[in-house]
Amino acid sequence: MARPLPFDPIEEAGRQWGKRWTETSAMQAATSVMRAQQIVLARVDDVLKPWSLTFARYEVLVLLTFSKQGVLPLGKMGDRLMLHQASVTNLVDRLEKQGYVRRVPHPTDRRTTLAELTKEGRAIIDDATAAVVSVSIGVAELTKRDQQDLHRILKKLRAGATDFET
Amino acid sequence: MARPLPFDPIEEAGRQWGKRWTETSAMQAATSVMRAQQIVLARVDDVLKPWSLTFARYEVLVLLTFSKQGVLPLGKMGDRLMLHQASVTNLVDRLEKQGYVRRVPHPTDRRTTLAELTKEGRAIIDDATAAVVSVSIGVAELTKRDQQDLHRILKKLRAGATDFET
DNA sequence: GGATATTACTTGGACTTCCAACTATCTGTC
DNA sequence: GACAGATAGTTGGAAGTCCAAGTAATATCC
Repeated sequence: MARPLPFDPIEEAGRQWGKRWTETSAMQAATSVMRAQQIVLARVDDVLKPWSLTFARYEVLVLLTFSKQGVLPLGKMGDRLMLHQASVTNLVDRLEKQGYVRRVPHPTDRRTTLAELTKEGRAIIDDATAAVVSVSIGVAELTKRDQQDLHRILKKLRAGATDFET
Repeated sequence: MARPLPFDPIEEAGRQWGKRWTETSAMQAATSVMRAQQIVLARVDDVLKPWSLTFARYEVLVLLTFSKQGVLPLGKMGDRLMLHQASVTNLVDRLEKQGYVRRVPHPTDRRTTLAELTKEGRAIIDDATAAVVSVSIGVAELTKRDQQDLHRILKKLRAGATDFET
């Protein structure tokens, strides 16, 4: 990361793009999404450092918190977080090494592995969440109205990506 | 990636989140951005496969195209693309191996390295861009109005992240 | 009941991104 | 002019993401 530019690079890219090609607003929308993700990620990762967590691993813990027992099959977590199985394996590996999560065999289906929140994992969630909330989950510049508009617009995008049935 | 869920996971996450914590709409906005980025990236990467390009490397080529001579210092590219220097080094390494770009010494400042578009690189840009445009840069579900709203809202976010001077 | 298909997870490899440390080169000041 | 500080790029390492291939176990179908 460097010093701020004297102009908005995405605005400038739109100007240049438009000279040769079409779909300029789509290009700017797409590029904005890419950059916004980078910003949100950096901000949330930053406030999670006290727990040596990242946004990705934090999301896993939060998801486990949502289930009554704090236990979920890895596959289901991948579905909910929209991550590849391999990514879930990776995240659970790290969380297990950190002691926030434990792998447990499924009682009846021996193919599936369950991730279970440990006492340590459960203990930090509220504090970590307080930190994440304190930076408005990385979108502090947006009004509630903006946040809702963003959610609404991106939902259209997600709906078209087999994320969920409409 | 798996089968679509019977419900929107971000909507469901909002429901659960709201039971314990605040800033639910911020959480949903942030999560939507994360997921949207994943979708856009996958779509664009996919159509760029015929040229063995990724969105990241494609952006480098496009940026070079924007400059008259097809030549830019690596540092400037990092500023424009909002990438770490190390990331630019990595991308240029790969593009150079692919023959789309060449490293050239700066005429007067021996610290800086220039990336120059090769004939091959210049030759493929329009076709690659046609492919990228054909999927509306990954945001096909959005109307032009949606795309503009998205750009407008995310610009607020970016402005707060030292991306550019306001 | 047994062969086939499906599902669940892990492993290894590719790619991108960042940070921190390092080298080389320029700039500015005394 | 020399030395301190800034700037440009590279390297090595950590993280996350994906895909493809592999193993194990369950389901399905005749």
